[in-house]
Amino acid sequence: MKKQVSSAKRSAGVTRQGPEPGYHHGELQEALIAATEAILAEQGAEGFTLREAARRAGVSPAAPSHHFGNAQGLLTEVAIRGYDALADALRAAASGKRSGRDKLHAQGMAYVEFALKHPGRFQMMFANKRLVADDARLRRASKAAGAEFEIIVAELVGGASKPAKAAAAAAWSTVHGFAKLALEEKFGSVKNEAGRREIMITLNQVLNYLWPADGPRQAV
Amino acid sequence: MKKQVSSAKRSAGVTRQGPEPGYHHGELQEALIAATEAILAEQGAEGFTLREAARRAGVSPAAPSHHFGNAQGLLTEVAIRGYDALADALRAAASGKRSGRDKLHAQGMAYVEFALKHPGRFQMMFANKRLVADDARLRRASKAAGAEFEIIVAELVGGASKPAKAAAAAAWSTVHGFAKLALEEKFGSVKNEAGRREIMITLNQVLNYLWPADGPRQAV
DNA sequence: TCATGTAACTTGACACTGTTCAGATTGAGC
DNA sequence: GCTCAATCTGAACAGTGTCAAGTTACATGA
Repeated sequence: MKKQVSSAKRSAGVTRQGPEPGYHHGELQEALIAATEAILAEQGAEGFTLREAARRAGVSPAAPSHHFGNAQGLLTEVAIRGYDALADALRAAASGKRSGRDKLHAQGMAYVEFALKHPGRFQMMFANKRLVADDARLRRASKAAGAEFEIIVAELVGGASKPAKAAAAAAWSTVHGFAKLALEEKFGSVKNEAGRREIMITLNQVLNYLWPADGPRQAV
Repeated sequence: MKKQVSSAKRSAGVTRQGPEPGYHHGELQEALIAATEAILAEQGAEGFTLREAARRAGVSPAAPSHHFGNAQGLLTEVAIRGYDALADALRAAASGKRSGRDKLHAQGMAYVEFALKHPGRFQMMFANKRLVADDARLRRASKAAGAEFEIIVAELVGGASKPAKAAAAAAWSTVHGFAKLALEEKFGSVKNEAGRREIMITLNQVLNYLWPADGPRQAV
């Protein structure tokens, strides 16, 4: 009886398509991650609660702790996957372009596009205090995403190590700051498609201003 | 008896130096704002709770609602003052310099210095979902701070309206993104003075790279 | 086939949180 | 001196994350 209620709840959640299990869920980690990503997509970073994630996965509030330790652990896992997805997007954006400047340009657009398309997840990825900040895998994933900029920028400034680092920091800072300010509506509404399109036009101007088309920028 | 306990609590809080009041606090708004800023300074944006602010001001958890409506209202007031302080800092930084490029450079440094000096308050200022995002005074204060960049950038690009806007967005985005990434420790530790100094050096390189000394950047 | 141990999950509790509301208290204006 | 609005308290409510202890399911080995 009780179990039926539990099963009913379970199938109403984010879900699995496998056979109805009994006491054991079977794929609880993945279900919780999926539930978390759904919450972040629907309600943003502030909307996430561990209990709601558990509810969607059809388990008790205490269940997640056995797999992720605590809420930070679950969010860390989600953030890691977010960084992986971001790195993929940056790589994909640059792959089609010829010049280093075009690659950087495309990367910048892809970065902000990612942030606008997954605002909740993006905000969470950079909410250090809600994650296990010193988790080795998280740090690696974050570094890998940042390194995508270094790779491209190295082409621009000629591969010199020190100036390249500063130039990569500049590129990352610019697009990250633009994305953050856009999400906080400093550049107008971001809730409708028209607003987002206008924001991307502004970003295009910003990138053209900082990395003009006429020849690559030299390091100082 | 009960009242003595209440008074003792009150004097242990963030405090007022006036005469011991009875039932009425007298300066509760200011006391709550001061308490909130103290919490943000000590514990960061995530550490704030309305109850803790009330505790420090020596009043019951329900008291703040009579002055600020809810927690968002109180935080909004704090954010407004934060934006005012930021605008002041940006203005002061630019005032001493000659060229437009030097002014912009100084503003950028001041922006990140502000963020590193008051991380909790800074993060809260840009946490739209924890504030009354459509509050008129908040929007005005935020816009005023952003306008400090436009004023300086207009000198650089020659005052042309449309390119100036993009250039101002570029400047704001860069320093804001740098500050955010620095606070999330993407550029190394920010907990000790040595780490912060190194970060400011990196910022200096970033600004020199994007706005080089040899002549003002032209609009596209 | 069956006992046993371990991993997965639930139950119930605890200390918090923000907010609401009725009622007590206060000070200012008439 | 009285009235009344502003101010604040106390108690309650629904919700949160986490923990210890109990329950269930499953694999392993005899």
